[in-house]
Amino acid sequence: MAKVRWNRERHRPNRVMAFFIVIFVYWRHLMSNVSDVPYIESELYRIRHSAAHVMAEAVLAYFPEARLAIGPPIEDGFYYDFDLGKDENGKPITFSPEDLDTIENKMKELLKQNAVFEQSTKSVADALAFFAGQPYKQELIEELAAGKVDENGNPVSEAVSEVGIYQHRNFVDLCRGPHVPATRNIKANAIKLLRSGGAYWRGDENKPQLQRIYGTAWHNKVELDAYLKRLEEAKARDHRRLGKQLGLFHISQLVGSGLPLWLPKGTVLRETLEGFLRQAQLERGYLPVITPHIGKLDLYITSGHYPYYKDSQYTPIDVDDEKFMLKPMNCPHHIEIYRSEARSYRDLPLRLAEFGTVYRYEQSGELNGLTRVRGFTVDDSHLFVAPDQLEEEFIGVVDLIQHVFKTMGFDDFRARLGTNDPNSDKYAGSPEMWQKGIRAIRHAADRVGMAYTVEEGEAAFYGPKLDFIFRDVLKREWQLGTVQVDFLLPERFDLEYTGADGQKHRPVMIHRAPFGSMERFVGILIEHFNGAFPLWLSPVQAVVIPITDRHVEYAKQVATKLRAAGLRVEVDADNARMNAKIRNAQLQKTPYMLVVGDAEEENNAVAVRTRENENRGAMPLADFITHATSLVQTKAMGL
RNA sequence: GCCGACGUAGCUCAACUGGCAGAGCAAUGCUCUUGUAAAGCAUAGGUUAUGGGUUCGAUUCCCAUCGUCGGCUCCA
Repeated sequence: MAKVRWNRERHRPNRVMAFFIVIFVYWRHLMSNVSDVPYIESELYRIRHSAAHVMAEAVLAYFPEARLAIGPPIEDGFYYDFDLGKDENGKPITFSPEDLDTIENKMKELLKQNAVFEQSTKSVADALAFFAGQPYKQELIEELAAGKVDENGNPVSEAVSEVGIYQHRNFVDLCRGPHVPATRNIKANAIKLLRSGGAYWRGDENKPQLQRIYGTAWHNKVELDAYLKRLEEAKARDHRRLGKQLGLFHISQLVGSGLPLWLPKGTVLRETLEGFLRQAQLERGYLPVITPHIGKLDLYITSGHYPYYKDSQYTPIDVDDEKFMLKPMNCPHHIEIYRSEARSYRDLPLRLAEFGTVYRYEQSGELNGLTRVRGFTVDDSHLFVAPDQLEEEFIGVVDLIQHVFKTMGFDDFRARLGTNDPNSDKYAGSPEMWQKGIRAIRHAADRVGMAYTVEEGEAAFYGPKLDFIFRDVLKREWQLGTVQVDFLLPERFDLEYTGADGQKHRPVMIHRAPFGSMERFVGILIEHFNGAFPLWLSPVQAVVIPITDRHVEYAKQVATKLRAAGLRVEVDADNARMNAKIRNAQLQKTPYMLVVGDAEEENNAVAVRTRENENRGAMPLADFITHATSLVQTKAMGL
């Protein structure tokens, strides 16, 4: 199933892949009324697969020495990987942007000459001989013959003796199809090459780096144009762009990459979110704690973080004769709070919560605005529970996360159970622990009737987890909230409590974060709402606009009253015309513009305009305050 | 980290093959006192990311470093 195959990519917070997802899902939505065939069986899939072949044919016209790797259809298009060899200096030959234009034009020319896609098979031996000089194809054939993995790295059920071949004109490729009948089934004006870039053979950074070209292909030009327009729209709501325009955050080169500075407006937004969660946690019996940003290296050696994640932690800091780490996680610190006194079963469940800032080394090429940073704040909590409380507490956390998501207006989300990969050494603890954790999560999810998918290899190193994956208005998926069950750290730190029986018992830990990280969450919020946040989250909820200088005094009085009612207000007293002030407020996506002139001043009123271009006319100030404060209180989405 | 593109005023962008670095917006000052998406005039703003090199002369060509963007890889 295509759905499964692309799953890994779906969860990467990667912009371009996200775009692929957008279109794929949008397309499926469009087509859902027409037919329910899976993507892999659809005509669009065949068009894209065939377009990849034609692209390879076009590349060979200009780079006859190119060696072909793989060229599959993907969510909204296709790609093909090539090894173009090296130049005289020994540097890999790459595609220039001009090359893409040339190749695209060649493709269009080739598409117009109608060529039939013909399928055949070759024995493994014949195929190896035929693809002599194509080492990547040979490797694929050998792996198929050995019954290992197919071209997408998926396990093959059994060894094959024959491989599929597709040919059109002189272009022959190892391929199991399916394809469109002939090149005329691909419209030349419905394809476009989008970008090129390096890509490791088989996705392995220890293997050669190939040159990948991404393209997109659709049934017709209308669909292509709609897709390109969608890409533009997504670009316009990029949180990095909006963050700058709306004055939410700034990344200074002098402070450092991946270390965002929160500007006043961004801080108001973030603190509002934090305040909301603090309140929700207070109601659920969480206890606040605060811990420092560094801790001794030994702490992380004890916890096991250091050996497992050495590569993504900063080098220890030498202080006197000891080494300290910038904390990569909050749990060890919270564990030390648990251990600060003798615990009894009466203390449990103990729910310690902190907006804890952590630092992780991310490779420079991975940084991205607020969604991928090197220092970020987790809305963290660790629940220390007795084994028989585990399920109940887990359900409580799931309930909290659902509450948070629903309040944000996030209706479209799903859950994913991440389990360990038994073949990987990435995971600590005994198989029994893992089974116990997974069983507890499944049981809890079943009890609350929560559907989830299971993905092997998506667990934390210390235990299985349930992730909440949110789909934004552009239908992109983001992993946000997470709940993790942990039997390991309590053991590593030898945690215990005295039970009613007077004996020592070991607690279980639950790690959880509804937002995930404040940085990423705000980044996603910006894009989801396109910067037009619900009133309760808007950094500036209303701007008072005096029509002339003589109305500034009244405008200030209005602002004072609004502030007294708890609203965030600005007065635009600039020497500018009202129209310009309205325009500015619109561009800042300020929810309400309150225009005040002679008429309003006389009647103690404000003329209400919304960012939705709705002019509601004059209204008594008291009425506006009642209206706005009630919307804030209920965290309403509308204005 | 790897491959590629790029880095000019606070922001968005110009400057043909090397020949005195420019515009709009924003900022500041003045005039206008305005009724629902941009009033007018003026002023100021730059070691063209940083450091080397080639050249009579470098924003432009070359090298290195840093950073941004797009891919890849990674992501507790």
